[in-house]
Amino acid sequence: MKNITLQDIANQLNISKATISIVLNGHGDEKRVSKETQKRIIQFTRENNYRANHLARGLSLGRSDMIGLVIPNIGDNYYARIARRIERKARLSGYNVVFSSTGESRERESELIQSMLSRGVDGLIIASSQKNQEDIERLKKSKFPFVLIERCYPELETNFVGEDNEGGISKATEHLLKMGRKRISFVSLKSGLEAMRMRLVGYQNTMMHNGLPVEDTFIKELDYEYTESDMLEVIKSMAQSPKSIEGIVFATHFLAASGLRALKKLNFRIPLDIALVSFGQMNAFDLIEPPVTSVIQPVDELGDRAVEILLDNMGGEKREHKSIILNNSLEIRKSCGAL
Amino acid sequence: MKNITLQDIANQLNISKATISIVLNGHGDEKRVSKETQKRIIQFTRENNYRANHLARGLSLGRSDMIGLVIPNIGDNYYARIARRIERKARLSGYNVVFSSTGESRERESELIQSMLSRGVDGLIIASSQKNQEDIERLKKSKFPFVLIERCYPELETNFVGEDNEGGISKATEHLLKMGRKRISFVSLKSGLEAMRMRLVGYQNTMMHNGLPVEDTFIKELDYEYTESDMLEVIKSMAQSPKSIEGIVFATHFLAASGLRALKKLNFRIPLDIALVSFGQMNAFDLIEPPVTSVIQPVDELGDRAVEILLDNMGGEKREHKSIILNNSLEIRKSCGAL
DNA sequence: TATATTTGCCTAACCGGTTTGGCAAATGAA
DNA sequence: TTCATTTGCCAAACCGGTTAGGCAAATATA
Repeated sequence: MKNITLQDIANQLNISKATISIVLNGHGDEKRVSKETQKRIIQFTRENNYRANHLARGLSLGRSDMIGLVIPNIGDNYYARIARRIERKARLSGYNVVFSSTGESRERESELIQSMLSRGVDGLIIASSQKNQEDIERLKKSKFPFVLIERCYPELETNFVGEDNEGGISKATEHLLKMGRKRISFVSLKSGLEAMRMRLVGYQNTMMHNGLPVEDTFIKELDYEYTESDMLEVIKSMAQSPKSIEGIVFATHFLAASGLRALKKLNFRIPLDIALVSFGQMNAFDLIEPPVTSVIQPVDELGDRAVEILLDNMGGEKREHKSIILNNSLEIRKSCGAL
Repeated sequence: MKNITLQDIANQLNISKATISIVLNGHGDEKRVSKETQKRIIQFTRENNYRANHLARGLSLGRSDMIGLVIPNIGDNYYARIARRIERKARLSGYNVVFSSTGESRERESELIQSMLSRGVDGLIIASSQKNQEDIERLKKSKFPFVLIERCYPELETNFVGEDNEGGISKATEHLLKMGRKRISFVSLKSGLEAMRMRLVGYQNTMMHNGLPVEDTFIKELDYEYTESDMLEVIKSMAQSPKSIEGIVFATHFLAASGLRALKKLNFRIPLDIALVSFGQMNAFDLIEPPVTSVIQPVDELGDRAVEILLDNMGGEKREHKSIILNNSLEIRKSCGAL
């Protein structure tokens, strides 16, 4: 591949490396390089398709123009969409994005963050496993620019862009109530994630504010690696209890999807027997019969804001932490009853 | 952040940079550094959590341990899943992945490839827009290691991992035929993509081999930025023609999804009035009523093989080009008729 | 004409690693 | 005791950029 280097140009043009570097970085005028010399340099680099070696540049400048993205799983549509936005916005400011999936593992997350740092990324955007307070704290102490997304450490004051988990679930639950359901259950994940906790809180508060009992048997938290049959059991147990449920709020789109599979397998009629809402959506939720009401997550804005805050932090010296909670909206469809 | 450097260690330990570098790279024995010195170095780096600066390392070594991934859109579930695999496999060999989305634009693709090269990536995996033969050819000439995925340039002999587009569509079409449908249409994208061409060929050949006429009016190619109403028109025109269709093969999962929307809006009964198959799947295709029969694309294997070939190329000197066509399978569901 | 200022560019150090060649001390052989 | 080897480590160049400081020639000022 052997790319052309500054030295090559210097030799060809009989101009020093320094001058060329100065001109190419646009400091030609301020450093008083004659117009003519500038022209010669520019032209030569154009003709020979010169592209600076980013490694050398980065080493010298102490920055890499790269942003690191650490997420649980790029294969998950939710993170993929965020990643797309982040990449897009970052590119517009001249940054490339390196990404890594942690698979929710603390060790890997820690390792990946270290690896990114030694790579010299200029900033990090992290959807943490939330089991890694240590590293995040270290980042914070070292004043390294980073933004947490989706997953935050409540005890740590950091930059953060998340969404209104409590409010979203509230909207969902309220809607079920409005449609006449009272015995509503909440199916979530046993994850230790703050987002999940807030969703649970949202459910509980909404029920209480509406004067409805929050029964323990109506709150189900599945294991992270739950199987379809686990879900089947959960649905069965709630639907066949003496006071059977009339509605379910699913805390994630994956849960909603497997919940639907279970409900269909058990021959429940939706929404007649059981109505349901999903927090988060899937591409084909509108095609399911009945179409699934879901909380629409503000992925695009989330990605955009994360990059904005990060760039801001990477640039200036101001060190207040920005925490942004984005609104989500409810896309109402028939899975909760007639419209 | 100010990371600790080799020089820092050298100062602390009163050992030269060179020796430390040698030890840390595991050449201590062969370069006859005493066990004791080695131990001192190792211990110090452990205690002080030393991490080599990848930029410096890369500059010196002429490699970056990074792989560039250039795809149309990381937000698309298909590419996201491939990316996940690629990242996973690359990580296991010590590589990180930088990605960029081209949005199918030739200019951006070209720009991104250049940017990756100047970043010093050691290899590239590209799902090309197929409008950029020039750059790919240049890569090839310069013997830079790269692998094309999904999208290939038929005129260029390069490393390539794709799937059996023709065979996949054949399986899909055959299945519709087996279910008793004869008047089958093919809905695809006007894209100029080789994959799309092969899918069309697969459809045409299957029809011909079964002694069925391939009518022009049954082949529809929508614009890349088609709207729901475009799709509505397409379906309407085919279903209301004097010889109305009995089945549709959709060339992509997105087409299938919007096709379904149109079919539902027009009150067609699936599969009674019209049966359908999708090339490629969506997460919730099994939840739709009726569940959608689809060609399952070998994304995991595709990602794995691409990385394998790339690593192979980056390592050795052998320069034969590997072209792999992966098999896909048909997931049969009710959208084609009773099982 | 002598001195001050400006113009235009270059030299050299630096970023933080890797690697080649070699030197001094320790050990072995004669 | 003398010379040859081996052992253990280091100095310095290099990768390809950036940048502070400086120098000579050209021009301006007195």
